[in-house]
Amino acid sequence: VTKGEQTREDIILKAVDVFNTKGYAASSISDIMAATGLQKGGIYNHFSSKEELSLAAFEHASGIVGQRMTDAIRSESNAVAKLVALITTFRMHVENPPFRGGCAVLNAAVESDYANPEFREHVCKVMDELRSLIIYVVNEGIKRRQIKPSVNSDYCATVFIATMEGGVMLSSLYRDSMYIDYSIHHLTEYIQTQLAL
Amino acid sequence: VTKGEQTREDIILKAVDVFNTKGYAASSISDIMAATGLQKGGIYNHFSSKEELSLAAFEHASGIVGQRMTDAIRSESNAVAKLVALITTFRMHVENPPFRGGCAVLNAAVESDYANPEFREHVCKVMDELRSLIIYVVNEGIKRRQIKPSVNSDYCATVFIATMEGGVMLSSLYRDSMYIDYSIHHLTEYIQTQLAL
Amino acid sequence: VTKGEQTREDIILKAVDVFNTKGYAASSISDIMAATGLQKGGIYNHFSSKEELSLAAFEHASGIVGQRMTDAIRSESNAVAKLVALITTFRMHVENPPFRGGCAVLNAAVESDYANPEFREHVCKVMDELRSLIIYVVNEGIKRRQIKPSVNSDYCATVFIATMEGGVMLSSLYRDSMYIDYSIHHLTEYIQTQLAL
Amino acid sequence: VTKGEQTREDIILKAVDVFNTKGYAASSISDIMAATGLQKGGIYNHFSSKEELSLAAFEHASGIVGQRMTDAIRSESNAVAKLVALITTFRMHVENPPFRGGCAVLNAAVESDYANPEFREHVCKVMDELRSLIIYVVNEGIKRRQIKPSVNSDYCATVFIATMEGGVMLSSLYRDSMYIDYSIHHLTEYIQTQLAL
DNA sequence: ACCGACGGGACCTCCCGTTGTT
DNA sequence: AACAACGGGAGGTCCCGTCGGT
Repeated sequence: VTKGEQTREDIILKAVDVFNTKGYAASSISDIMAATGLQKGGIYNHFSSKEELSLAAFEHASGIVGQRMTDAIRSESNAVAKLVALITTFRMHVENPPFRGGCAVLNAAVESDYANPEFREHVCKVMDELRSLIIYVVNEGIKRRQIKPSVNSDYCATVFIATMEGGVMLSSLYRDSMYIDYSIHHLTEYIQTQLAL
Repeated sequence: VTKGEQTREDIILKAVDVFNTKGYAASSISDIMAATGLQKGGIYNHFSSKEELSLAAFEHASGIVGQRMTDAIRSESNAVAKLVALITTFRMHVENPPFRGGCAVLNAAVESDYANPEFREHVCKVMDELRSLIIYVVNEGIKRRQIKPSVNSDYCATVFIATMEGGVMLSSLYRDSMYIDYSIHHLTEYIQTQLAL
Repeated sequence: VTKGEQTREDIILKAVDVFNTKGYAASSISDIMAATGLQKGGIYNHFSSKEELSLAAFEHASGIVGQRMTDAIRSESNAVAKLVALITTFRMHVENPPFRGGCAVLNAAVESDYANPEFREHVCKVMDELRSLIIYVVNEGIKRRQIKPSVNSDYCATVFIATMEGGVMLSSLYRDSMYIDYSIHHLTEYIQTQLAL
Repeated sequence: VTKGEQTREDIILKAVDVFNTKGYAASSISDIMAATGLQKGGIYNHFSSKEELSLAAFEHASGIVGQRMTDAIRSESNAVAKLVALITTFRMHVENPPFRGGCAVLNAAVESDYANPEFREHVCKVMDELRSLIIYVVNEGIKRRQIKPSVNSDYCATVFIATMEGGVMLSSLYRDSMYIDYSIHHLTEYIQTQLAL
């Protein structure tokens, strides 16, 4: 690992916090300078534009979200348990966040949806991956007779992500983990009463 | 209605579109000038700062959201029907939006939560009102023996808003009303199976 | 004449000096600010970019060059005298310049030829006009039997402009009007011995 | 020849193209990096500043111009033929250029005349050498009774260089060798009718 | 009530040159 | 001898808000 790669990683780590807290448009390179302790020349040596840094920061942040979901799935063997574990990871964005500012995917989705087509493409790709994770777990659960065969996995993924991201939004807004907990509770009940065999 | 008041209203209407599409921080007064056809002096005659205009635009937009929910509630007499009607109003942010850019409350919540304390206060107040609407309907439904007495109205309001706003987020991101429809379907089933007496 | 138009004209006048002295690429908006006494906002209110200001300055400067040539032609009635008067106007770029920095057309031509295609187009157009002036005078002179009918007006225009601009270049470089005087003398002799009937 | 000297030569060769095409002020070290394939450190190892590199590039380019003129003179024995050959070398800046961007001496003269006193000094020195070449040929021709004794060699040098550089300017601007050809034709006629014995 | 003109500053980008390292 | 990393700052553009005029 060269020094440059180390610095690049460090910039990304700090940038994730800044961008996810203030928003991409509202964050300035000066903010990144202050967060990293580097001067402009030192930052632009690693990223050719604010946009490129934004994307790198988003990829990093969304990678963490996806990684935690993947880890949660792997920690359980039963599909129902996997789904519960998966949902629970969303609590971390409030209780034990890997970075400040709430869920990076939610933030990026809301900021880019009608404003930044290119960024939106990246968010769509990440959201597709998150949805795919849930869809996969549900389908595997159906195969293994752990989840009802009538369940629509696409529908499930939508309901899960919508409810969780909505809960994160409320808890981020109110600074109160009650909202995400309610969302988790609701989905957990839904899983056990409607999905589980 | 004087000409000045008319102009003020017109500015707000155009500003709602601009702010809700691009975001508050990313929108400039130049954008508002272009949208209204007014010069800077014409705008600052009615609003002392971009922040004041932002707030006025948000109040206007969130007022529409609240109004439609209130109207939906009034259109029905049974609490269960009220809840279903209320939920359905969220589809308008995708199918028949009163302004561009998705749900103004969601957008403002996500943009302000960790970035703009003052704005966040306003969003909290609006969100409180939306939640109060649902809480009121649920509590009234319990009183009138239309909804199970064991139901926690606060919990309900959270689940409803989280799921709906999450669905709006997904549909805004993907530009596909399927996601909000799935959310509506899920909550409708939830209402009928878990809440209704 | 509004105040804005007055300011715009003033900016152009000052910008002509700056650009023609330092070159377009080497001149900064700060230079224009210092020359005009205006701040950036005051300048960008009249020109949307440095490029637009550059073009306006060039058009103004080249307009003066063309105007003086046109005036010289009008001051004489005989074609031979017109040509001599026309050539003599080039001395002003050294002796009595309307702006600092030498001949604006020469400077712009040399700076833009292989570097700035769009600017080059404008310079070509101006150079075409200067050449057309000479061509016209020669052709009229032939018609009126003041100039030999065998003379190629296109060739003449080229030789005139090449020699004069080359002389201006040398005098500008050496800060010595001797060079432009030699060029004028050479062309005057050429006119009287080769062109005049 | 060490590797370092080889690299230095290579940098100069590439720099001549860049500087002569874009201009000295408008060219950046990044441009030189791109042209040479070297990093910044590799360039600053051989030149202490952009200015030093600019001068080295100019000296190299103007050396080629002077060399070709010297070669042309040597290729002929008669002074009149020397002058014709000398003039013809200017066509190479359009037809068969040793580097891109037109005549380096003309470009440097126009860019530096009122903007860069130090650079201007160097251009003056080079221009003096070019003029001296012509003056020498004319004076020798007078001695050897090949050129009229009444001819002013200083005047001749001015007319030659002015006309040729003006022609190069026009051909560079219009991307058409016609203009330099006209200039050559004019001077050739001038030599044969006015100078030759 | 609205326009036009301007100040002053923030922002992104790029640039020159230095230093440590290989 | 060359690269990689960085500092510090200039440059062009845009932005917010003010003020005089109309």
